Amino acid sequence: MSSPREPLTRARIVDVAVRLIEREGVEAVSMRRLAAELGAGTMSLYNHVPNKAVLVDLAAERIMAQAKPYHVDSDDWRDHVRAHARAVRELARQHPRAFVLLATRRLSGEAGFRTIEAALVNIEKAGFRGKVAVGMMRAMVSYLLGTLMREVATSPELGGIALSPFEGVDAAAFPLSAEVIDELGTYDHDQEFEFGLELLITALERYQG
Amino acid sequence: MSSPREPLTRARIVDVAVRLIEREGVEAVSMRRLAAELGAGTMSLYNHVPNKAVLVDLAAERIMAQAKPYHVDSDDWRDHVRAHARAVRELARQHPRAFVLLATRRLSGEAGFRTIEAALVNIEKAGFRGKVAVGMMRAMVSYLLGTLMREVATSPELGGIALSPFEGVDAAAFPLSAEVIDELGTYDHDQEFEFGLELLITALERYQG
DNA sequence: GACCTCCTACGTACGCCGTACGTCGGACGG
DNA sequence: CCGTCCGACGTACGGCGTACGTAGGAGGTC
Repeated sequence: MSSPREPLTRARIVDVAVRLIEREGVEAVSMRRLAAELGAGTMSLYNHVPNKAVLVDLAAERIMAQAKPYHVDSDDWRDHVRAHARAVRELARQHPRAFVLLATRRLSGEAGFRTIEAALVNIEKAGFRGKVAVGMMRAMVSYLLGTLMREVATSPELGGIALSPFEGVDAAAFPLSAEVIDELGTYDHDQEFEFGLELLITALERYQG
Repeated sequence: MSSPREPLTRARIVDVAVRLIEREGVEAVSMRRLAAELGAGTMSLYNHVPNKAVLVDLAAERIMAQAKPYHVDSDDWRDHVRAHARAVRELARQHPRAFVLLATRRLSGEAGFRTIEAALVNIEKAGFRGKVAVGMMRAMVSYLLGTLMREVATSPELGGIALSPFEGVDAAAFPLSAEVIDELGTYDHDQEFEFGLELLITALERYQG
């Protein structure tokens, strides 16, 4: 394993936790297992972390901090909004198991703030400030959170929110659904994401007080 | 408690599970506790349910089935979309602890389908069908899922995704955020929900192929 | 060097958890 | 009356988070 006499550190513990979360999901994290992976005794962890909940919070924060600022060459605010949204999506796709964790936790720290500021900057370029801008930013966040939950938490083994196969439902009772049943059963996440994104951009474009 | 000799049933078990989830959240559910609440032996539950995961799934389904069809008096598709969205929100607010559960699980069964069909009907009234309609419906679902996650999972004891207080961040580095710092720290969920909803309705209104 | 203080690593133990497995008792058909 | 079957339940195992106590070494003081 790792060198036998590296001293235990909060940083080292969080590190291993993050890796474990990304590999096997939050539910695989246990104090005993982390300790084993660190070659340490279970209770030694408690010298550096008050309890498991805090440890998971720290891991979530660390993951969030990995978000890199996007950049794009364009003067059009729409391109910035697109690039920003895609960057968030990229983060979610790179850490699917961690995303569910982040999504159910209060953002905090600089990393979350960078994202917010970036969104506000883009919305300002679109011509909005203040309260309205905050509302728009939040609508955007909601959409992102929602699609990404759907996209990333959809694989069966992660548990997800997609429609499951339609066995047992009376198709005749749902004529419109029946009409698009193939569409409902398949997912093109790229395209869906972009579609919703353009919808929202349109909404911002056309917004009037 | 309940009458001492009522026979154990899958229905009765799921029922108690649902009530427990709504009262104290999924994490409060344990086989031992359910059994105790039913006045039965722990292992007796396994005669009716293969394991805990399935039991929780069943509970989620049962909760979903409680969704009532909305109704509204109007010929304007916008009013139907609004009413539908508000009905979903109402469900989420009535079962905040259960919502997080539903949000991370595959929908299935008729209940989920009724919601989808209703959404498709409304979108058809707006003049869209087929693939585009499905895309719009999904964007709508994503927005709803996202806002409601933010709204309902935001109370500290449930864990949430709101911004936490801004201690420790360099306000000067985030000028736009600083400008609207009060706005960022407060939430008017009613108004935010409606704002995002109108944004999306606008987007549908103005959509062109 | 001798001693004291303090910090960290760690072992043990308690009360939870999900559930595999075996038993027992009563209902029911012959 | 007997055999079969099924639902209820007790026991037990391996895992969990963590309270608590201890032990050993590092650093400071005389």
